[in-house]
Amino acid sequence: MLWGMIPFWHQGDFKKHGLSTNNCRLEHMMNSKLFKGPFARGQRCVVVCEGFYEWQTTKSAKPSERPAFYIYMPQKEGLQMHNKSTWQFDLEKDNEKMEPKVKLLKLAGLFDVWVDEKGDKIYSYSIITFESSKVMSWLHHRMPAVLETDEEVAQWIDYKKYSNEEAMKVLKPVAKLGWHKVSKLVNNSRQRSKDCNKPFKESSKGKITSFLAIRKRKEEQIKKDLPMSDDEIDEDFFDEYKPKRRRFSDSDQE
DNA sequence: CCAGACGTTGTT
DNA sequence: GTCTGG
DNA sequence: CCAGACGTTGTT
DNA sequence: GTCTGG
Repeated sequence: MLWGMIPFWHQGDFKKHGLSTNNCRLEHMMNSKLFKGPFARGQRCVVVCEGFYEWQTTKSAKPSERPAFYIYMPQKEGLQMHNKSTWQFDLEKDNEKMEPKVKLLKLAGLFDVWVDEKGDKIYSYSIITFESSKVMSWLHHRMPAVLETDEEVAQWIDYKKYSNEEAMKVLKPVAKLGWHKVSKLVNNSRQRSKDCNKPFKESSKGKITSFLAIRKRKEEQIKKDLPMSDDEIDEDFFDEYKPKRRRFSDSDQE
């Protein structure tokens, strides 16, 4: 499904729709021309994800200088969201269920189905947001609706069993979240590096300053599939990983 | 009635 | 400065 | 939100 | 599709 709900009545290329419908303000949902229909029809969905990024809005900082954070569900001691090798199955306890130890975020959303000229269905969704509780207000004034229990998930997604009114009751601020600061690597939305969610520390203490030394270390760690430690992450290093400039339109290619 | 919007993030 | 793509 | 584009002449 | 502004 695409992030950014495309209403079924949308005219023209769905790709031109943009991300303006990526979120649905809960305060507006019931009287919104865009969202009231999908909600009334029970088009509720759950967006399962490892985490999301948010920039801290500080009045002094320029937009590009705003600190970026990775946000996720609180995890057990020792489990690192940025290091999948710590997500292993607990074979003794969960052998039958085969559930990973990692807790994923489950965000409440609304979806719609758009049909193109060929009759192909395009599914897309919006994530519901509301004013931040103190869990997130230190970082940002809006936060997504997080579903915490299986019961809440069922109540949101099972539109046959639960009324719209009952579903609304699960939309409340999450009790607790996990988070850590990340580098500016994530500022470019075209970036696809797995390093986007690695912890970042600004302390220059023990920082490796030579780019070649950092790259060598990095290559070794990739080979061994080891995580980067905080002190080894350097913003200058990440500059090298920035994506290439895009081409213009196809007609400009020789 | 018809035309045009339908939304959010953010900012001051 | 302002708009688009992600 | 942030990053990056923002354009025309002409040619094959 | 449905609502608002003119």
